Amino acid sequence: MPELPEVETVRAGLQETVSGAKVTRVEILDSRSLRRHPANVGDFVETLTSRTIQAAVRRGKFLWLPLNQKKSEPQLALIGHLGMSGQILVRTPDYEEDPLTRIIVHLKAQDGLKYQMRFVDQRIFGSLAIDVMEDTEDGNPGGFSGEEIINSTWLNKIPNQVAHISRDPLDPAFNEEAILKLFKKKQSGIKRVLLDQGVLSGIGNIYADESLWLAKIHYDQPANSISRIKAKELLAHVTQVLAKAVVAGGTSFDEQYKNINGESGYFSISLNAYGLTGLPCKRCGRAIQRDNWMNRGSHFCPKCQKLKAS
DNA sequence: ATGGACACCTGTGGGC
DNA sequence: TGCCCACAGGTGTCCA
Repeated sequence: MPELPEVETVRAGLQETVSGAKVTRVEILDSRSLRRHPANVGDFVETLTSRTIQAAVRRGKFLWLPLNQKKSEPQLALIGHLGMSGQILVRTPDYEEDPLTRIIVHLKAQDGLKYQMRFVDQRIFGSLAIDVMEDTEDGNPGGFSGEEIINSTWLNKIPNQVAHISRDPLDPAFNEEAILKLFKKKQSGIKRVLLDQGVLSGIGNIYADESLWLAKIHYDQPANSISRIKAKELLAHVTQVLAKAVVAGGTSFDEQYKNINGESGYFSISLNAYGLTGLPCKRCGRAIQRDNWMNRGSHFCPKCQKLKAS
């Protein structure tokens, strides 16, 4: 999937184009893309139709569009997760069909112009859903939404199905101390911990491998065996890699990953480990190794990233 | 708690 | 050309 930077690119685009727009019609072309919706397809269509989108908010790899609230109803949001291959495209109605479109949300913007927000997804691991928002546990904003709307009151709420996702490193309320303490309690390998969205969110396989390469840590190094200094260094690399990729518009290094206009971003962040199996490590020259790990791949330099006895 | 397997899906590219 | 296998950036659940 898109990891945090790709999702943030989509969020920023949606904030710009669809906030304030009203839903005029909803087309479900493949109901499997509503997997995460708690009720049935009819409920999704009925609830969403005629609503106005308030903004675009994100936490980790989840994004959501708070909807206007009707009296005597809880605050609702349209939640999107892109899974491994999802895209959200905003098109004019006459724009050519996008292959693999699963859901079309027809919109009328405040200026009267019509748009279609198209949810495109090859593998259908992603989905749209509508869910209730609840107050955040700590009263801090529920997600990162860019400076422009960070003070809005509804940011003190988070959708139910995102509540178990921890804050990401780009969240203004991200608590580094709390993460360092959690590391000390975990004997799992550090990469497993980095990918645990309940510990900190937004990191996927690419940025985990890249951050660990930068910090020279083996993916299976028990989290609690890493010194505080070294762990802080790792988190700094994580934050920096994510932030750089956000600026670059996501690491869209193939056709799959696109912004809301369907453009693949320039791949201006060069990778050092991910997908570079067999190529020389840019630090020491040793061939990058790919291990089968957790039903996927882990890329690392066997010389720079040795497993240390603990 | 923790690690592993697997389910959910489609598409692409390499080897034979 | 076709066929089979490996592989793809995620998440959730069930089981030892």
